[in-house]
Amino acid sequence: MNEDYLKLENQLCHRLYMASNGIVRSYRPLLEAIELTYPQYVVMMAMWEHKKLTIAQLLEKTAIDGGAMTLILKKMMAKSLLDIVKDEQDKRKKWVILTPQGDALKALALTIPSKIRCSFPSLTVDDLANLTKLLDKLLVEM
Amino acid sequence: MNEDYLKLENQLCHRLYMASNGIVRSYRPLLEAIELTYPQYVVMMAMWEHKKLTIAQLLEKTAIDGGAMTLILKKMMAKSLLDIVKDEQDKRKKWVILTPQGDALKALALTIPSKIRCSFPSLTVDDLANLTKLLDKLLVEM
DNA sequence: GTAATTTAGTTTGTATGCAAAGTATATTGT
DNA sequence: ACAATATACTTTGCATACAAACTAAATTAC
Repeated sequence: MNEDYLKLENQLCHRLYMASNGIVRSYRPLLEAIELTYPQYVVMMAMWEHKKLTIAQLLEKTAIDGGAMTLILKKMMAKSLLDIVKDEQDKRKKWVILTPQGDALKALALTIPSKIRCSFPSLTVDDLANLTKLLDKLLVEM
Repeated sequence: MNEDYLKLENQLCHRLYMASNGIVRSYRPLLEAIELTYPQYVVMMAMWEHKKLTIAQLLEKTAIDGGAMTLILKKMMAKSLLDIVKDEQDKRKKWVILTPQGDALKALALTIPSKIRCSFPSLTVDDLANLTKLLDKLLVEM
C-alpha cells in the first residue's frame, strides 16, 4: 500500500488514456479530409469489411456505446454512407448496409494507415506487434 | 496499400481505444465509492502528490482538456476537495490548492491501485513494465 | 511607452462514453 | 394461450474531449 501507487507517473491507466486520446488526435486531420470523426471511421472500417451488419453486430465489433451508435448511424445515413433497414423476420433487428458511396469512400481512406504509421517512426514493427499483443492480453480480461 | 490495412482487427488505434475505455470502466465502481469520475481521480492524483499547482501545470501533468478542466475544477471545488485562488503577482494565473478534505480522500483511494491490479491477473509484472515502456515510446511522439 | 503578441484561463458548440430508463418485439415457462 | 422474461434498439441526462472564439493580463517589439 505504498503511496507511490497513487502517483500519476506510475499509472498504466493514465498512459492508456493519454495514448488513446493522442492517437485519435493524430487521426483527426486525416479524417477531416474525408469528413469522418474517429468513431465514424471505426464504423466505416467495420462496414467496408462486412458490407452488411446488424446494429448489435456492429456494436460488438466496434465496442462503441449503443446510445452513441444510434446518433452516429443517423449522421452517417444522412451522408448516404449507410442505409438502415428493418429485418423482416425479427422486427427488433435493424440491418446497417454499406451504400455505394460508403464503399467508394474506402478509396480515399486507403492512405490513412500508412500516414499514421509515419507519425510514429520510433516505434519499430516489433514494438507495434508487442504493443498489440499486450493490449490484446489486457482486452481479454475486460 | 493492402486493403487489410483498413481492417478493424489490424488497428492499434482501436485496441487503444477499447483498452482505454475499458480501463476507465473498470475504475468506475471503485471511484463511485469515493464519488470521483476518472478524470477527477487523475486530478486528485496530481494534487495528492503536489498539493498546489497552477491550472496550467495541472493541465500539463494530467493531459486533460483545458475546457473540461474548468468544469472539473468547479465541481471539485464545490465538493471542497480543492481551493482555487488567483496569483497575486500574475493575475492571469490561478493556483489549485489541495484542501485537508481533499488530502484526506487519499486514504480512501489507497486501495484502488491494487484492486485494479487484481482485475488483470493474466498480465505479469513484466507485461505491465513492457506495456508501460511501449506506451511511453508512443507518447513521446505525440 | 504604446502597439502587437503571447500567455492563462473560460466559454461555446459539437461529438462521444456511459448508465438508466423506455419501447417494441420475440422467446420462454407453465 | 398468457405472463414473465429476454433481446434489440432508442432516448435522456450527465461527464468529458476538442476546436475555436473569447477575455484579461503580461510580455515583447519597436
